[in-house]
Amino acid sequence: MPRAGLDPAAVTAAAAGLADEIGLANVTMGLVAERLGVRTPSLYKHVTGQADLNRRIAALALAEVGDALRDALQGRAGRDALAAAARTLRSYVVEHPGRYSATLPLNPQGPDDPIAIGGARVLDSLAAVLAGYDIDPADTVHALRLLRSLFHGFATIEAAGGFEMDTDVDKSFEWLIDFIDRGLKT
Amino acid sequence: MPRAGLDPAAVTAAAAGLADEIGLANVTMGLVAERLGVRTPSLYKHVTGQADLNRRIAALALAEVGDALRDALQGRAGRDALAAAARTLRSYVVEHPGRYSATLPLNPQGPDDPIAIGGARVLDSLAAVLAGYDIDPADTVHALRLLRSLFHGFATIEAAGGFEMDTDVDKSFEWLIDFIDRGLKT
DNA sequence: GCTAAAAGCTAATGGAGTTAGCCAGCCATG
DNA sequence: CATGGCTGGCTAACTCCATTAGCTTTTAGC
Repeated sequence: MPRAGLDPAAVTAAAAGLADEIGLANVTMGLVAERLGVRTPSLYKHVTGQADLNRRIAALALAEVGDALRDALQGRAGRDALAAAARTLRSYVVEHPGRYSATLPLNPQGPDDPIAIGGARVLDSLAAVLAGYDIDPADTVHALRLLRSLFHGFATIEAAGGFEMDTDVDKSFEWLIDFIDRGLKT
Repeated sequence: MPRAGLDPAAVTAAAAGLADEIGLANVTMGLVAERLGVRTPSLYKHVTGQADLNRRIAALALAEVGDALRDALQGRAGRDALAAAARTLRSYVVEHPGRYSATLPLNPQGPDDPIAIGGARVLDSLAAVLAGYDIDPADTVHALRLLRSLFHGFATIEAAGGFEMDTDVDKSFEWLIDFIDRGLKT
């Protein structure tokens, strides 16, 4: 019998994929193991347990979001950057709802925790968006929290299927970007 | 032996209280039963299972939020109403993070589902807030989604301890209300 | 090839949700 | 006041899942 050749990253990736498909809450160690062609206890050679696995999924999601944001913001500023960041975040959450939901608990265990690092990278990108506007430095943190709250809330509700279908969600989203853009300009 | 005299509402209330104290994810049927002075299987005479219990908690939370909003908005309009609604929602979530988090899955099973009714009442209150502004009717739904996304996102992140403490969260919150108020006025 | 660490496995434990079936308290009726 | 049924609570039992212990075998480096 050859070995499966797993490592923490492979286990995390499998779990994250599963989470996107069936929801994070339905991800069991058994299903992850099955997907990897391995027996359940073998996972514990790479991950200390389910809590650890969830944290790794969160770190993965934050890193991916951070990368996507960095790419999307290349060479953009002002309204363009705002729109790009918003759309990037939204589509990431819609495509990867399971792994994104792993980021909600949000308890980094120190400055070197991958979760803290990933979160900081995301915030840096949002801060870069704000740099394109003329904002009183004292208000930057507030504006940052505005963007974070709004994007997170919108994406979470949409991923949960929370918007009734009567009116186009895409339209609302674009309207929203415009609303923020106008507000930040004054 | 006298009977405990339980009913679905009592079980739901106990579970909701527990959720606020230890987090929804940590609420087990055993703990709920213990709090009610009853053995675990007895709960199933009042609730069909954990899924049902979670839905009841969600319905309870939405009803409570709806009531709180209705009270808070009495006699207020415009910026006053906006601020009142925002503060009411925020403090509800901070005080009852467990039961509020039960509302996230958001899958009403029909128009007569208590979850749907409670959600509609909350949205009605937010719509009442918007009525105090001069908004193009075609944009009302967008503005509604703005408020919902922003308040939900802010409250969720705050309840999860997601804002770093350097800058005062209360200040950010008031700034946010102001930002929305100004934007809705134009 | 040889050895030791690492990776996988089987077996076993314990906790949580749930179901089945028993029994007693409560309520309405006679 | 007796009684018969319903209902709510209990014990026992089952399943599924996370986790641990301890064994075995691959594999990397000498």
